[in-house]
Amino acid sequence: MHATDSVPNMSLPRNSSTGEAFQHSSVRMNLENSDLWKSFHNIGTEMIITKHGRRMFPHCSVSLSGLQSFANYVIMMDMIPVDGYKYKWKKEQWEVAGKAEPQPPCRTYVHPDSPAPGSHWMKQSLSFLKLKLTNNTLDQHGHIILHSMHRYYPRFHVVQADSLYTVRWGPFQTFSFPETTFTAVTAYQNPKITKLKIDHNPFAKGFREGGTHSHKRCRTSGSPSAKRATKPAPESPQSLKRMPSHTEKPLTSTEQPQKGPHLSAWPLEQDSSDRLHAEPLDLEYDYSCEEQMVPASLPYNSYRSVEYGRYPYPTSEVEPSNEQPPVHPLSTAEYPAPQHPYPHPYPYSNTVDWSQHPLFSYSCW
DNA sequence: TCCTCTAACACTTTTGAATCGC
DNA sequence: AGCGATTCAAAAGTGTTAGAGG
Repeated sequence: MHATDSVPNMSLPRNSSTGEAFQHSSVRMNLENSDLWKSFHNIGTEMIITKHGRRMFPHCSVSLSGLQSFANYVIMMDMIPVDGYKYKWKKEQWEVAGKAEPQPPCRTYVHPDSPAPGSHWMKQSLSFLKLKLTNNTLDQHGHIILHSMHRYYPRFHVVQADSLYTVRWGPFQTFSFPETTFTAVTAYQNPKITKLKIDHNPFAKGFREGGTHSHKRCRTSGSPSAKRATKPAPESPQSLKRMPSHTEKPLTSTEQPQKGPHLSAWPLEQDSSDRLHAEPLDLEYDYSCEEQMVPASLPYNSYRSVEYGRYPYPTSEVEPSNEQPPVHPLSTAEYPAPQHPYPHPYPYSNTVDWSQHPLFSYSCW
């Protein structure tokens, strides 16, 4: 499995009264299963969110290097909206459906091993397998709350702190990976995503081999769902529409959306991590049809992350219009967001910075 | 009518306690 | 008694899909 390096910003760290910030400039984070992420990213990753919480697939797994062996660190992860839009799946592609809903309560997932010394974090990769996503804004289980049909990317924080209580004052560094951008959904929209998940996710083995068991499933007449099942599922138009199929007509370049932001395919050409990791993906499927939908390569700039508080997003200025690209949640007046022809799924680089400023003044634990 | 969300389903994998053998 | 390997049931997690609701 190849890893995607998240290279720290080479700009000098801010002055630190302790001087510690300078010692962290060599910290690096790698995305462990980046090939798998890219496979999904090529199609347009979708993550199921449910009321009771659903794990991510692919899940986030990263490795760290450059930490101080004996210093304690807390590793955290949160989800950041990619843009100020809500989306809908229409005619086999994503389209803008309007402005984003007001942000749900922002939560941060703390890696269960935290706090732990740098040697521990560097010994093996960190898995965020157990993190769950929910659309329940009243969730009491600590799951990360997202809006369905909105787009997010995970962000990782490495904070030097001896306990969870001192995290807010510890120097921190933030990383993100462009290929981990996803659309939160309550039911899969793109059948290609479904197929890819079934082929890679062991829990979905029951749905493998070209068709689902639900086709063969014989619901008992006494079961609640059997009472609901008044129509034969396999032949229904909806089931045909949703069913992954090898014979599905591939999208052509003429089927590309012609207006506004579209997300049917997120090209690797836009991915800065490819510059670090450029070998071709060993994919089981041919997604060349999606690559035809790729817009021109876009610049990929680095930005400094600023964590002083909840970023002003979404704002009233963010309109679902091509004329006003979304503002990067981490952007500042000093480092404004880039101007892109599309609301780019990842209009910034893996953002890193060390700061002496309090972290996550808005987070809930 | 369209779109989104929910709950129940069948199935697989994971987890952890109990048991066994050395 | 202690340790590691094995077994097995329960729990957890998966995508599917009909129906509800806006």
